[in-house]
Amino acid sequence: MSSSANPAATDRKRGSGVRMVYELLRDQILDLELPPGAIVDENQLAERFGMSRTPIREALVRLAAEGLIDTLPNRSTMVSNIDFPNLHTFFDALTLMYRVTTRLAAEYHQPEDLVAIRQYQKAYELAVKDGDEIGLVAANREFHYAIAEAGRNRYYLALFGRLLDEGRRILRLYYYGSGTGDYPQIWFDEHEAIVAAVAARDIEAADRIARQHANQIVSQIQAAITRDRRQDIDI
Amino acid sequence: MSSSANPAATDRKRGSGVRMVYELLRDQILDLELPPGAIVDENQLAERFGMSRTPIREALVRLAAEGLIDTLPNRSTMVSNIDFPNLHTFFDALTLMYRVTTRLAAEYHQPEDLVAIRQYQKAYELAVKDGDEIGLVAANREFHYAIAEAGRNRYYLALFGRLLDEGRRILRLYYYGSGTGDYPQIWFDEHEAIVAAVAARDIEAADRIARQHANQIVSQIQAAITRDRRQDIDI
DNA sequence: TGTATTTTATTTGTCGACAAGAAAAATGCG
DNA sequence: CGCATTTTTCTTGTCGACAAATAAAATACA
Repeated sequence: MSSSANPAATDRKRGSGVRMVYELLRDQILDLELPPGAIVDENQLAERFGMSRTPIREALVRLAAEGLIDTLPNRSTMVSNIDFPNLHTFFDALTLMYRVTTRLAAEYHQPEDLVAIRQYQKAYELAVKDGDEIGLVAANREFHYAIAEAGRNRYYLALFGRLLDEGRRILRLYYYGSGTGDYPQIWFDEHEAIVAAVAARDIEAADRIARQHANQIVSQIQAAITRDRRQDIDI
Repeated sequence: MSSSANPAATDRKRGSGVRMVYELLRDQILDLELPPGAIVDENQLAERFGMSRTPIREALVRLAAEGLIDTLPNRSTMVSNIDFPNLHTFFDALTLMYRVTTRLAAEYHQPEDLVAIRQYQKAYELAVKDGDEIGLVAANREFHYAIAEAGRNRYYLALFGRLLDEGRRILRLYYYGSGTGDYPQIWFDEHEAIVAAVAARDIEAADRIARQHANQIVSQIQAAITRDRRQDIDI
């Protein structure tokens, strides 16, 4: 029965419905539970969450504004595709934001920022030890986002957040189960170097390490992509 | 009568209501017709446009996603304030995007891009001659946005668009009627140099001129701000 | 008169229903 | 059997109404 698969139909606070739907759909999209091209049906969601279509629609508008879904006028709305032909533009922007936010963090960070940053670095370390790839990606994201927050530039923060989200999709598509090797450990060491440079307020060192770290990540992803593509062709 | 002040209540196409409201509100906010802090009333808008609150609400969600309005839960929604204490973060991001997009334009532009860019530069020239400050700002925006489009990086384009919008508000707040001098002409000349560098695919020259142009604009705005602030203090 | 408390009023958030638009299915025709 | 046309079906976009939440007003009380 659908009633057993309908745990969210209980009474909820007044304004929380939209955020609930928004966050769940967002996570499902970024984790590729809803893959690119998947149809997002309003009625279905409304029934699933036990609410009217109005709050569903509002959540969808927010997702569309962030580019996570595309809505065809008068027709279905679907999860947006990953723009493979222009993936290099993603790498370009990601690298620049890594560098800029780390620079600014070295310049403007406050003591409490370092606490948060080290906390996420600790979470990353634990994920590496446990071989928890999902937690690893999440902690990596939070680590860099915390650094960007320490840089205190909301414009960079907004773009960087979008880039990290998109990166989460790409990573989930190409990275898992493709022989990660010991790169997580390399990334951990680079993270340590970043924290040290930020804490020492050494802007140039922060920039240099951030750039190196970005190159490391990008080339990792690119290697995974070519590996995957070659498998496609060989068949 | 309100009926005479209700010209939009005619029959319109099905999906166009939201975009209409969105674009009008957006323009009104960026032109400071709706100043920061102004209350945006759903019922009022619904009556004014002769439509239900539902499409109004959808437009407001989009505007909120772009940071142009802030919605207090269960309470009014208002035009977002300009973050003066952190204006330097705006200048920082604007300068970086000027540089990056111009660099990429020099690298990746196609012939048709140059046509569009020169067209907006022509519009800018006409606005300077006519002393049309509003058209001048608009043409300046379109000019740089066209350059960014030629750079073909949608992530930079999105951030740059937001920055140019915010800049439009700031310019309108401080710039007009404060003794513009002959800076429009200086900017025109710099634009010419940018076009030349882009057309010649000289990346380093494009970067250098874009940076210089950004510094020019930023210092102009800062000068206008301090001028304005001093007047405030003198009273 | 000043303050705490109740009442009213206004605005938002949500709902169910209906109409418009477009794809899919069914029908007609060569 | 293949193609054009009509009908059906399904999804979206919009509407008017109602309930929850909050601010403002009115009232009670010291």
